[in-house]
Amino acid sequence: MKISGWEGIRAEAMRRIRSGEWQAGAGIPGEVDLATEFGVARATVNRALRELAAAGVLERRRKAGSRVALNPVRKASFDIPVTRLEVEGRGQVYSFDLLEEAVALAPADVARRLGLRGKLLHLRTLHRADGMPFAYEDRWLNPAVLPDAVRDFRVVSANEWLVRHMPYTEGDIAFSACSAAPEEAGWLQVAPGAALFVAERTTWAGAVAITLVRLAYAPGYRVQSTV
Amino acid sequence: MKISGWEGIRAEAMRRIRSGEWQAGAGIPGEVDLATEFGVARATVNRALRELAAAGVLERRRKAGSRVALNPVRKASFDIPVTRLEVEGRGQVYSFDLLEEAVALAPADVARRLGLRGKLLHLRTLHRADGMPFAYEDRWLNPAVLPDAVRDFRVVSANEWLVRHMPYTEGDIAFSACSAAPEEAGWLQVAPGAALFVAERTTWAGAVAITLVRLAYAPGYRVQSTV
DNA sequence: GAGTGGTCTAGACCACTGT
DNA sequence: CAGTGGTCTAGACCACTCC
Repeated sequence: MKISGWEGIRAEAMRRIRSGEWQAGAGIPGEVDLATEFGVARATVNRALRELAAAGVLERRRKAGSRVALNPVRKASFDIPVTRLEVEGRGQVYSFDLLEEAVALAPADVARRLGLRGKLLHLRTLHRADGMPFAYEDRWLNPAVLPDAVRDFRVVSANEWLVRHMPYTEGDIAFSACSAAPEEAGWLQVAPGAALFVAERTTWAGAVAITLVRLAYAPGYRVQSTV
Repeated sequence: MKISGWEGIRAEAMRRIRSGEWQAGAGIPGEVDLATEFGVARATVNRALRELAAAGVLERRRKAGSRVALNPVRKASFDIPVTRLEVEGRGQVYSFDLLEEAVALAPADVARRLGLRGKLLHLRTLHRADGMPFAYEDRWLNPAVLPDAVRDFRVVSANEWLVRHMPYTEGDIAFSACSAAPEEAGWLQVAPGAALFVAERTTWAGAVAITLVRLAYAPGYRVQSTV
């Protein structure tokens, strides 16, 4: 096995960590030493070690040097696609029903989490895969961010409209499990109380809240990733 | 707002994308042009654009140039800590009970997913936070990877032992929701059929399977991340 | 204060891929 | 074949932080 390029150096570093040559919690040689050892420029070593630090394998501090992380925190990265693509990615046909489109006072917790007062646009949508219920979506939208003309989400789902017209916003996402409320259960065609996988997202464009959405998935849904 | 350093260039690129100056699906100027425009070296532009590509915002191909991604796939990154640290991170006291430690024939699906035949070590553990049930763990371990001496997981949980002694393995993880089976329900002190958040992991060291673990969390558990 | 990582530069060659 | 991104180099300065 030849060591060349920053990926080679990253691989060699991983080998040394796994083999115990570099002990967890202990320091490793500095970038200059490693560059000399591998016969490369320091920038190349830097690139390799920086990637390992981003992955949580190394902890790096100026002056203190690099250490093998003592409490390895594995980072799992998930792709969060648009629901339509998620369905189509399984080779199924996507469709959706707009169940409700209303302007209403948001519940207190929704208003608080979005930092908004007054009336919001409330959308409830059923996403389908091959005609079968796939996910039940409950969404609150800040009407201030919508052009008045585009308040008809019967043709393009809100999900998709937002991705197209307000791309690359910030936000957070949380996964949890929840017992199906009677209404959800009806739309998803499961027994009330069934275990549902739930994803909740809030979305921001800078300081202005855009949307809060709760997606309850039909049974069998999994979010998967390699670590 | 001054544009300097690769982070400044990344921010400026994001601004142009959000403002529509760089249209989704359309190409953006090449690295050389941008370097000239911003008055920096090409490597600096490269660093900025490379990070955006890693985040799924740009698609880059040699010769074809860089494009704003047409179907923005948001990537969410989650930290997967050891259960003990997860509990302690909430300011609670961690403890665990080893419910079962046995050598047994693995069910067919477990054996298949690990690619192993014969008897495996089977551990069932209840993780507690402040004495209350936190998560119920069902784990199958490849005995071949364990030193004979260390098959007592009553003192150190298997979870933790593996992280300490077999660090930085590969694997995959999946999240889903599941109705509590009677036994799980008993240990977690919930009603049978309650909705549980479930994480399943398989772990490998190269081609050799190490462990398959299923963690069912007590109600209220959430996995959270910023996007 | 001094040592380490973080970043930048100017230049170069290479790898891939569209034409 | 030619244009673009991917990577590497040798050197430099800076920022942070431990001593």
